[in-house]
Amino acid sequence: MPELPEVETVRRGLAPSLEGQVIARAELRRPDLRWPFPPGMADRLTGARILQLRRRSKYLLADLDRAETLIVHLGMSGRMLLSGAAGVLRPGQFHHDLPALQVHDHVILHMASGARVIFNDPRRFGAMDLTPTADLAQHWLLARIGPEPLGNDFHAAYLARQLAGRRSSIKAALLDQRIVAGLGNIYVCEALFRAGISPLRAAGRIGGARRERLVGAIRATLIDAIEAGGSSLRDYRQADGELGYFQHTFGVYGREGAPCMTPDCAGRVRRIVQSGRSSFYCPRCQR
DNA sequence: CTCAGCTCCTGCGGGC
DNA sequence: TGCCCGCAGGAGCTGA
Repeated sequence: MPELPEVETVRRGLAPSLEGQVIARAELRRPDLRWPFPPGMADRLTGARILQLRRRSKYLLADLDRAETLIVHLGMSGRMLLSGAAGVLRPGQFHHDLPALQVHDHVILHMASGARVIFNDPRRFGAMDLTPTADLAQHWLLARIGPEPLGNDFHAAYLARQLAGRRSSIKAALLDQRIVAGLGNIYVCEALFRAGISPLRAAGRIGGARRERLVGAIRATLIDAIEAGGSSLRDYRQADGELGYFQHTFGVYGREGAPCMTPDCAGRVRRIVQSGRSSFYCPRCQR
């Protein structure tokens, strides 16, 4: 599922077709995703103009001209697909000639421009909510999320404070959205590989120099992934249906048994399970 | 507070 | 071919 780079890629793909545009009709094809939609969501969206499409952690935030913000989370399997927009139409395809809806197309935003944004999510771990823009930071889903890893508030001194005394693994700590926002299983594995730190290491037992290296590794991994349009495993796609290609760059994720990519390292990638989730790492160059 | 485990849901690939 | 099992990019909740 989408982690920060995938959500950022979706945001960038949707923004040109959504920002400044009016939602002519919001079509809810079921009453809920992970949680019930808020009361009157379809009516509250209908006729609203989207001022700006932002991202916070793995959430997409669409600020509306009615002082409300639409919060969208893609969960494990959520997608936002754009069709019927200028630039997305294939030759010979017209606005009235849109692809048929699929089984798990749960919400459709019909834009006044003729573009259509389809939220598709087979597993329905995704979520949508609408809240006053002024209260956004206090929203229960967003209030306790840590700093953006690509922002100024995420640095070695901050990480030192957060990890101090923690006995759980660094893998678990980096997956904890309260410590740092937006990382998921793939990018934690990849960042730890890049930093040469074992996912098993106790979070509170990483030295200062290595913590600095970790901050740099997290940033670099995310920047490279965004540059590549995210990772397309299984069915993740960008808003225009294109595939990201960062998965071809994975050092360890999904590479169990394969040789380590570090030059001159004779190690092989191992898969272990930590708090119910796969961790991939090279036992030889990650300590 | 911290931490591990469970839970929600569907789909896919591998082994028999 | 068909069935069963394990696994999947998240994260809130529970209980120790």
